[in-house]
Amino acid sequence: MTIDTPRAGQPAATAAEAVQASVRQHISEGRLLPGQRLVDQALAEEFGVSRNTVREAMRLLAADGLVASVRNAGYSVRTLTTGDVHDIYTARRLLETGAILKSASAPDALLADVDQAASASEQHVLSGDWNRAATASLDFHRAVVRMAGSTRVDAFFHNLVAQLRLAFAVMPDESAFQIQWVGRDRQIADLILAGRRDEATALMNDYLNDSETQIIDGVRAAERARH
Amino acid sequence: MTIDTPRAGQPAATAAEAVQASVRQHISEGRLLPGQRLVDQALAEEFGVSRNTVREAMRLLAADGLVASVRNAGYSVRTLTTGDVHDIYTARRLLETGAILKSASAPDALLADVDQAASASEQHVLSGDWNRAATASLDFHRAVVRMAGSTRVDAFFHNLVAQLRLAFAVMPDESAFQIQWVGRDRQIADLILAGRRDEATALMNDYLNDSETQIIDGVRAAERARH
DNA sequence: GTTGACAAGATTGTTGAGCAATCTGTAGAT
DNA sequence: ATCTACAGATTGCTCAACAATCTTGTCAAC
Repeated sequence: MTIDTPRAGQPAATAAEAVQASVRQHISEGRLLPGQRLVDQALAEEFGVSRNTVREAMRLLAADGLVASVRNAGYSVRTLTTGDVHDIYTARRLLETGAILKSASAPDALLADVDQAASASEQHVLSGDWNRAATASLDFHRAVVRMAGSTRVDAFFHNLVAQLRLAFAVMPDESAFQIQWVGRDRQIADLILAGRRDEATALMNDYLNDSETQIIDGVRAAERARH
Repeated sequence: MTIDTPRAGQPAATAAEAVQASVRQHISEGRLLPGQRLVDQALAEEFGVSRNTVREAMRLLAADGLVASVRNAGYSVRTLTTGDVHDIYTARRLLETGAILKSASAPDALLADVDQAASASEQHVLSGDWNRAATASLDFHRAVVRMAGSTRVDAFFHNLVAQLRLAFAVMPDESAFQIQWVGRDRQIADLILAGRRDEATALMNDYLNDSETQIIDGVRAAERARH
C-alpha cells in the first residue's frame, strides 16, 4: 500500500484523517480484502506517520464498521457475516423506499441528480467498465436517499454502502453480479421522475431483495470456502 | 467532572472508551452544556489518563457529532443550529414513520417493547419526574425504530437522539416541554398495536412536526440570547 | 472610540520511545 | 492426540517533547 495523494475535494486536514481516508479507499476499491490484517506498526512505516496516528485512524474505521479489532490481537479488514448483509439490506429497504415516498417534496435539483446518476451508470455499462458501473449504480442509490433531505441520513447511507463493498469483494464473479442492476436503476429512476412512487418503491424492494439474496449466497459460499 | 464508575452493562474495555462513554453521558445528562470547552490536557488529568487517550475519545465523539473541533484551537460540546435540528427531525420522520409501516412484519417481542416503553413513560409523568419521563419517551421512540429490524439503524437513531439532547439542554423550560409528549406516545403506541399503521404514521408525523417547531424556537431564542 | 498590527500564551497535532497486558503459535511433555 | 508452557508479536497506554496555529491581550495609529 502507498500513500494516496490527498483527494481534491477534501485536503485531509490531519494526518490521522489522511490515513483513515486512504485505508477506507483501499477497502472500497478492493485492494484490501476482508480478513486482511492491519498492523499499526507496519501501517505507520508505510504512511510515514507515528503509531498513535494510525491508531486514531483505526479507531475511527472500527467505529464505522469497516475494521474489526480484537484487543491485544490486531486489527483486520472486517469480514461480513450473512447476518450483517441482511441487516444492511434491511436498513437499505427502510431508507431507500422511504426516500422515494418523500420524493414528492424533494427539490427539482435532487430529482435531476437521480436521473443523471442513472444515466451515468448506463454509460459505463455500454463502455464495458463494470467497476465504474458498480460505483455509479451505488451513486444512483445515494442520490435516491439524498431526496429524503437529511445530511445525517446521507452520511449514514454512505457508510452503509462502504460496508456493503466488503461483501462485494467476496463475490465469485463480481462483474456479472454488478452489471445486471443497471437497467433496473433506470426503471426505478423513470418511475420516480414520473411521480409513480408506489410502483417505484415496489420495484426498489424487488431490486433490494434480489440483490440481498445473491450476496448472501456469495458470502455463504465464501464462508464455506474458508473452512 | 468526575470519573464515572463503569456502567454495569458495558465494562468499558479500554480507557479511551471509558472516557468517551463518560463524556457522552455527561452531555446527555446536561452536566456539560453546548459550547463548553473540552481541553484535552485538563480532561487527561481529571480522568487520570494520557492526552493521547483523551484525544482518541474526542475524535470518536466528534465523529458522532457530539463534539465540535477546530484545528489547533480546541474541542467543545457541540452547539446545534436550527439547521441541525431540522436535519435531525427530517431523519426522524423518515426512520420513525418508516419503522411503523414495517411494523406489520415485526416480531411480537418488539411490539411488546413499544407498548411497555409507552407505559413506562406514563408512569414517570405520574410520579412527577419529568427528567426520567423524557428519557423514557426517547426510549419509546427507539423502540419504534427497533421494529424496523436493523441494528445499524438502531445505532444511528441512538446517536441522533443523543445529538438532539444538545438542543433540549437550551430549552427555556425543559420540564414543560418534555411532559406534553407522553400522552401522544401512548396514542401512537395504541394505533401501532391495533395495526392501524396509516393513522399511527400520521400522528407520528404531527408529533415530530410540533416537537421540531418548539425546539427550533428554543434554539433560535438561545442563539439570540448569546449575542 | 475603533481599528489594526504585533507579541505572548494556550492548545492542538504529531512524534518517538518505552512498558505492561494479552493474544497466538509453537514446541515439548504426557 | 491432547494438553501445557514458553516465546514472540501486537495492542493499549503513558510520557515528554516540539512545531504549527489559534486566541487573547497590548499598544499604537487613525
